[in-house]
Amino acid sequence: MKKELPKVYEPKIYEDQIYDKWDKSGVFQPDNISDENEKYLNIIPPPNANGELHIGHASGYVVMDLLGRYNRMLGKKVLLLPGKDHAGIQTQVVYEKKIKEERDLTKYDLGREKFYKEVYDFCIDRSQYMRNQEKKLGLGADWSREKFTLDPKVISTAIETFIQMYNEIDDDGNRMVYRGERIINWCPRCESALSDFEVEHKKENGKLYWIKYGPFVLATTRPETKLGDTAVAVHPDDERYKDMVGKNYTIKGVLGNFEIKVVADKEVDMEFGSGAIKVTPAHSFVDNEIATRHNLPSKKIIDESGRMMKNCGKYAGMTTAKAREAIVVDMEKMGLLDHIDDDYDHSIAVCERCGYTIEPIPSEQWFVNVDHKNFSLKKEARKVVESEKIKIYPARFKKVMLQWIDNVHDWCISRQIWWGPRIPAWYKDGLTKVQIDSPGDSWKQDEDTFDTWFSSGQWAYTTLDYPDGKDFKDFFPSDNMIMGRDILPLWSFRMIILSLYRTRSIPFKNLYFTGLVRDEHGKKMSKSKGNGIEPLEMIEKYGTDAVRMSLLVGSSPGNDMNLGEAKIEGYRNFVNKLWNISKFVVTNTKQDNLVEIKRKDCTLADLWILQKTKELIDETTKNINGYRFSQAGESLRSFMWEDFADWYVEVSKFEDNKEIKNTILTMVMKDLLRLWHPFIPFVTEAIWKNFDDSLLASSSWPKSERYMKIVGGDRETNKLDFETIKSIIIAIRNARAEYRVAPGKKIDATIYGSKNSDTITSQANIIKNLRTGIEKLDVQEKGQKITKAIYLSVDGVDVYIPLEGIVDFEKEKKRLQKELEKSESFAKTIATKLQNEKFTSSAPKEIVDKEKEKAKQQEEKIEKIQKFIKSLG
RNA sequence: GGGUUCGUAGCUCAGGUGGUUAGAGCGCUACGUUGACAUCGUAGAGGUCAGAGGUUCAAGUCCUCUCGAACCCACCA
Repeated sequence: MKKELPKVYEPKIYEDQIYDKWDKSGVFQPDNISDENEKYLNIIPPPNANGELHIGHASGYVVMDLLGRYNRMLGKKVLLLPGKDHAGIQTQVVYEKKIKEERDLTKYDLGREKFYKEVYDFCIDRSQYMRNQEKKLGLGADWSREKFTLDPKVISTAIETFIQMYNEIDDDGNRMVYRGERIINWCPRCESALSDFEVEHKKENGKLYWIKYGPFVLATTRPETKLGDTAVAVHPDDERYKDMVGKNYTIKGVLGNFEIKVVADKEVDMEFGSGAIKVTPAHSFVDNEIATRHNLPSKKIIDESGRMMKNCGKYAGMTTAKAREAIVVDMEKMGLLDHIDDDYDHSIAVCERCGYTIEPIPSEQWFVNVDHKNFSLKKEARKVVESEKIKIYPARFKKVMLQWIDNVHDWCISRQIWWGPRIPAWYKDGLTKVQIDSPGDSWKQDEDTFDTWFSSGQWAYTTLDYPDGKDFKDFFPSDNMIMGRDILPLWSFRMIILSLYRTRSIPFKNLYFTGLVRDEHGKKMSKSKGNGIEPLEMIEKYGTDAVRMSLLVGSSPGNDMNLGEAKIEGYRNFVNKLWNISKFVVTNTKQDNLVEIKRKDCTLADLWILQKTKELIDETTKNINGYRFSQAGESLRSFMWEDFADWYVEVSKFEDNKEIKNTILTMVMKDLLRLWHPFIPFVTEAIWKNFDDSLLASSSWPKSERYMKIVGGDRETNKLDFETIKSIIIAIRNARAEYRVAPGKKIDATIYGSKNSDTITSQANIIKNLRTGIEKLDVQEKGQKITKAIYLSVDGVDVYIPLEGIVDFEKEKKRLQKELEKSESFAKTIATKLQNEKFTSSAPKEIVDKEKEKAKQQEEKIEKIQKFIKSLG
């Protein structure tokens, strides 16, 4: 029965329907595979459940899905575990903005409980939307196991870790998590503490104020912090201030006089300003360190809303920015201002989530000691990374990871936001208890919630029902963890330390980083610039497979990728090409008449394509195992388009061994579909249906042994003979084009094939039919000189095309002369190499032999061309 | 100040452990509606692999330096 396929592949018709089939078949659920099979786990980084997927998410997903499908085809029990992240601060910011815009409300209008519930519902709604996006991308995840960071079991496991750490006490009585007052990054807009990782530094052009400060003149960008000064610091080697160190001075200020001490500290840069700096211990990290070293008092003047506190007199209640203006005006009046530099570049810290300027303030927070005596998180993490118990791809990120590990400070894990799990600490009459449930009446729970990374950092095992769940026992640790390189410090590092502590095991064996996706000119994609590529929009326009290819091919691991719509369009064409190749195969083969293929029944082209397929399978397997997806895709593409479509399919139209052709076309096509499937699952599945009733997604990875058995071991012969025929055909086409032989015009040709003449004779039909336009082909071993013709020397074979009347032999002479020169110069470089004794003695024999072979070929070619030129007169 | 990446054809990029005359896609030129495909086919032009040294029989690939671009961390008082 002949099947009909439309000539253009329309993804929209097939994709949803195919995904549905996969989903219903249970192919993504590991429970359908026997426990005896090797396990494979990839936990999918949970996207923040407050928006939608962008192209960056997609670039990670396609890698995870590729590896998942590949391992599934290898017969493994594969689990791709999906989930969503509640994303503490970010979601709270998003939702606050939303209620402000839509209802003109603040979170206080709703109250903590109602706010929490609304955000929860919002996240559940977004999760549903995002899950559909994930399916659109073809992600073969087990949705029955999907997790949310706020699922009760996930939370309780994460909280238990906190309690365990609290109870981890060393000999000196230090706990692994502790509460203490420290100067921390404070976002006045979010009204919460932030970790170092949640702070970004932004360049700003501002003013540098030079103020008169008792006996000093010193430069500052923040004159308002003068109200909290307790010292002036200078460098110990600074001759200018040597005599003043250790002394106290009374300084005139806008709120009256105050006392400061002069201290010497090597942190001070003598080159900056006047070499003397004012020290505000409560509102600067560096000043705080100086204060600690010199035992200086600290005076807090800025509160949690970013305003000046009551102790700031008439400035109380002003924001820091307002206070700065006011103080500068007053200082000017009082003659305390020396001068102002108007054009001063410096950088300011801003909240990563809302962009508001960070105020460093002292605050009571919960911290994780990352270098605890009982179990040093950083040292243990270093060990597993250093020893490559966790392998990192690409390798250079190992160094980056080690740097992060070495520089990490105690981790502030409490946040003063509402959205997230509460910290399980209870207070009463100055007592503290850390436990899940309330210790009893009148105990008050800590108002703070956990840093979102404290829960997502435990994702590697909380998702598997640690510690008793079957999934944990079966699958943990993950085989692959794949994420964008931008969240290395935020997430991968946290997962490593928390997993090491809680499970005493690495969370994953391989850690693979993708680069960031930029626009086609390397600019960061952003909504405001309008240069973003929306995955759904592209899928709608070009199909999922095209989007997947554009993310997988033409980029390298860990490096950023530039992506424009044109690239996606190109892969749309590519997908269509595959469709049409299969259309040819489907309509020209019979699935019910497959025969056993024996070497003796095969033509040159048959052996050639079988050999090539064998190599393709080996190469693709090797490349995927080495995470070289771009290379795998590239070799698949060139096989499919060039070897299979341009040559083998064309040849198959003109060779008579129909049963063999029928079988080889089917066999190679099916294996090609299998090899392609992890890259472009939809179109391959759609085509597969025409060959097989089962699902391609549940079929197996091709084996090259099958091809080895047919073609035998002599790979070079299998390929070379047909390659020679190819070269002859290309040379003839080339000559036709060069001499503008009209497309329809038939020509004759004579070939002197020497030792290849039998082979060429057997392929005469192919040479004639593959767009060479040859009418009469005369093949001989050798013969008398032919002069009035175009002469082509191909792989030691002489091809003559008599074109008297069409060809200008003066021009032909010039063409050959040029070719001769090329050959001669090439021959010369080889000769120099071979004359070099060091080369012949040091290089491997096969390399030298290859060079010798090349030299021989060139010499022959040169001789033949010379002779022919001579014959032209 | 510490670190990373990149610089290969007009554009966007590939080129594991050094080894054919350096590749692809798009674009370009000239032909072409051949019975899977014009989302196509045939042929072609286009590169001193940023520059300079070095290691080696052999360097786009390894080392050093220079120039240019991007990014991360720290500092920015």
